[in-house]
Amino acid sequence: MSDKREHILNVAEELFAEKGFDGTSVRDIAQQAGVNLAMISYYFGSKEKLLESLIESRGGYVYGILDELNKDMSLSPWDKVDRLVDFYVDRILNNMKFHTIMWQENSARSEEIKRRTIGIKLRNLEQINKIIADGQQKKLFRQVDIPMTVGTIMGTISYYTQSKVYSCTTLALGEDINDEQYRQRLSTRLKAHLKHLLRAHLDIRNDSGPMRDDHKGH
Amino acid sequence: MSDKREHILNVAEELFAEKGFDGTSVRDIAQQAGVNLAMISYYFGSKEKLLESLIESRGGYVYGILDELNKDMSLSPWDKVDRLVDFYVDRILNNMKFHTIMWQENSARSEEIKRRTIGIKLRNLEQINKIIADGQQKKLFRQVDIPMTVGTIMGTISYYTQSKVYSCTTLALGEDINDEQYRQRLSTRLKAHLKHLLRAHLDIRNDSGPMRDDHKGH
DNA sequence: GTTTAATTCAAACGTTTGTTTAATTTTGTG
DNA sequence: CACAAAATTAAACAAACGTTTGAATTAAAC
Repeated sequence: MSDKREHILNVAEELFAEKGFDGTSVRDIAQQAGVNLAMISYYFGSKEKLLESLIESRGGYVYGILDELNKDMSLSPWDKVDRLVDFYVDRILNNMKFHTIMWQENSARSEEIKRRTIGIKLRNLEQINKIIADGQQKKLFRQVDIPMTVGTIMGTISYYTQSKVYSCTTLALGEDINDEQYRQRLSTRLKAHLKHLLRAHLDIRNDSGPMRDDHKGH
Repeated sequence: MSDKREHILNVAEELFAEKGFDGTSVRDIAQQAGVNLAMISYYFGSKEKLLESLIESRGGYVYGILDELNKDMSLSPWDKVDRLVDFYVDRILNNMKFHTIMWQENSARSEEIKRRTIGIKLRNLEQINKIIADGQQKKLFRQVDIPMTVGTIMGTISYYTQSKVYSCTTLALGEDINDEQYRQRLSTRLKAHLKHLLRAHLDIRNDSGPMRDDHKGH
């Protein structure tokens, strides 16, 4: 793949994440990338196909990692959950821009793009499903709602990658922190929270039936 | 407030949620609302101010509810957490369109709009913060990371309101379910999951220090 | 060195965008 | 009814949009 083509993809990723697909013009991309306007049609065919190329080139990576993690027989389900959290927090925080696109471009006009993003998400979900189901089968994890648990992991991370201003304010990270410090502190905080949360949520020893009557009343 | 003005707001809410702010043209809104194109500028001044009006008119409601819940001295912290979950799931699922806008228009060009949406979120966060801090002070809740816990609640709900197709597939709700059934089943599932999750996460009796060494190794 | 293909470019294409205009109709008031 | 204010309209505005064109330039192949 050509250097220039890849460069355009990187610039487009940045701009789409920052201003949205519709909010980014082909002229914006061309100017920011330092290439002629017509080159985008020349390389990708159209603006929409550019986005498809972007999703295709970035989306395949995660599945491979999860698949590898799953196949590693030397790790306990608890280890895998911890590594899963580490991986996803790092992955999303280091690819915040692409993740923002995947997240918000459900509302893209193209059905083809919707289809692809959902397809990628479903494939990845399947891998996480295996990890938790394995822990349940080994009587380490409770019979939790697996897809909902995955939603909690992804949702929590996503929630804190939507707006730097909001995150910095609520997490008291300081207003004018630089991007690297921001990512570092957010990463630490997210990993610790999610690991605690999942331990409490999954641990079979915390199981005391679907309802706890001693919580009712006061 | 005029009927027609309110009608335009409702139509705009629908279209913005469905196709995004940039993806929706003023002509789209005018046609769908059955009003003349110029009426939008006449009533709201501009497309951007229309969005500001929309956020303003919808955003104030939640704070009032949370404030009321907080002031109710007859409820225990556990009761309040349960009611919080019920309220937020219902609120977001019944206003999915507006919520989608609030969620994705962080990337709106206008700084004014960003400022307002973050302001609304911060005000609401403060109320939830009070509920959990109260439970901690009464020695019912562990010393969890409160903003992160709020992020988990909001993030989990948001994760499952981004795409109906994805939700229906992963949650096995059936592909061609109608919107009312979809909302109903998603609501039940989300509430049950979040309540279980928060019980395990918050309950002080599950506390065994920040790390559990017995989970390490295999 | 010549020929062929791939790349780059400025310019222009036809649409669509948000907004404004100025004329017209409707509404409310004395 | 008369008059002023408010509401509504079709038409037009300039600007921005994604895409295409055809000539100019560079690179590759023989």
